[in-house]
Amino acid sequence: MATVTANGVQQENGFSTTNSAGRMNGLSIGQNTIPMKDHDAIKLFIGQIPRNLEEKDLKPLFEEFGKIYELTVLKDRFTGMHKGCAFLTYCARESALKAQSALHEQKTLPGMNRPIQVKPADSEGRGEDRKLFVGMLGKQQSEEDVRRLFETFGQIEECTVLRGPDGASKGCAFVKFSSHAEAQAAINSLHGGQTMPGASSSLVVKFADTDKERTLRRMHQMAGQLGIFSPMTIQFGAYGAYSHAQMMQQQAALMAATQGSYMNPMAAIAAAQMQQMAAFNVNGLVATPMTPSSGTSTPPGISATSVPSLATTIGVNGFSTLPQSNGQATEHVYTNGIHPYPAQSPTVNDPLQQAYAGVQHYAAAYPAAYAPISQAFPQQPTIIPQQQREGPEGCNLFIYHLPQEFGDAELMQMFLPFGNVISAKVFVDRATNQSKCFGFVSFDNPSSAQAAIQAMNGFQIGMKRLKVQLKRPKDANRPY
DNA sequence: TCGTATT
Repeated sequence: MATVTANGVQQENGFSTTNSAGRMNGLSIGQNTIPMKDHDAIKLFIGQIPRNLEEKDLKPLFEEFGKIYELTVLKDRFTGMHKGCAFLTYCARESALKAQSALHEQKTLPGMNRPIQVKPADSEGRGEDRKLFVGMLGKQQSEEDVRRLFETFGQIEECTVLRGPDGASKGCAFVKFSSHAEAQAAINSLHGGQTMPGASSSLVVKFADTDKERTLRRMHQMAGQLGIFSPMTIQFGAYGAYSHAQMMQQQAALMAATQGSYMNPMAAIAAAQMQQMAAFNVNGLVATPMTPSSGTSTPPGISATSVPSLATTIGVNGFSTLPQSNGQATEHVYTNGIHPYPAQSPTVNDPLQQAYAGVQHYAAAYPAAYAPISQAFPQQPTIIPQQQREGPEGCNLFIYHLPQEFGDAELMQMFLPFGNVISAKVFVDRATNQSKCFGFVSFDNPSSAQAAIQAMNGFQIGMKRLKVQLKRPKDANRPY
């Protein structure tokens, strides 16, 4: 890689420079110094930065720990919106370590609720590029045995044999070298080369999974379980095109849909989508009466009589449950009441599968309505993922007891009917990618927020009831 | 259980 100098001459990196051991990082040519960084420099992630601070404002704070090689505030690539975080690379590795220990969680920038974050960026990896997974070890091989096997390839920083609760070896281990090259050398020499006593096949030596790979694997597993890769995903995207009135109907449907004791929340929304088709019916596309249910409780603020045609309880599988006069729900029909639909095989128990089956059925009946957005609304601009945004005071809701499966999109779906949702954010544990079951929804006006509280606070989904309240103002509990 | 943001 070459560096263009101040006078336009190209120079190879790395000559006539000093590094962290030296005094100065830079390539000096006459009066000009081209900033250079250590080869083992650490890129730091800086979090909890007020959004009104730019590079020039942040520079002084960080410069006291050393010369800065690069400092970049993260901006949304489309909107240019400040993301509240930055990347920082010092010329010297040592400066990064100093800054991290001096600043990380140590002070809170003005206007922030939480202390500043200063830690190696995700891109720096967690040593995974020099960490090996070793499989097909003998069950009796100890850490020491594994060390002996690998020590000829370099410096071992960490060596762990995986064991079950009883302490018995699982026949695999992690070995972390001090460099990627050492790890690679071990792979080249050891992988597949010998079979350990008691092992069923030859030794496996490979790089350990990265976090990303683990996450992807988890997502694939979950997607398989939840059936996420379905037309439903596309359909969610089409919502912007619906009228507010339609959404109100849809919402009423959603509420009716989720009143049952347990319902998979994804299926709840799926059911609501089907109810929405019923809403189309009401709007005159297809004239078909809805069948009202009896004795169904309704969410606070929504009376059954206000949405008579939609006051239908939907069962766990996306069928509507129609209590008969004897009070026993024994008959299932699809919720639009239009098309009789053959009962599913009893072996199909996944509610989502069944809900999707229903949607696909509709898709066949109304191809335009269920076409991917790019086909149905070719003029629509690309939907830009929304940054988390706060609305004005009184417009921001805190929602707790969300179903584990709810993501930003489902949260938004749930609150769209009450007004313009400018942001819907479910908090996710970054380590596990699991929802923390709470989130925020921001509207552009207080009455939408109030309507949402009225309708959705206490709303039962599964075994839990949503808690929907105004978000605490940022300055609450602050004396000054 | 109160805005988490990773080019």
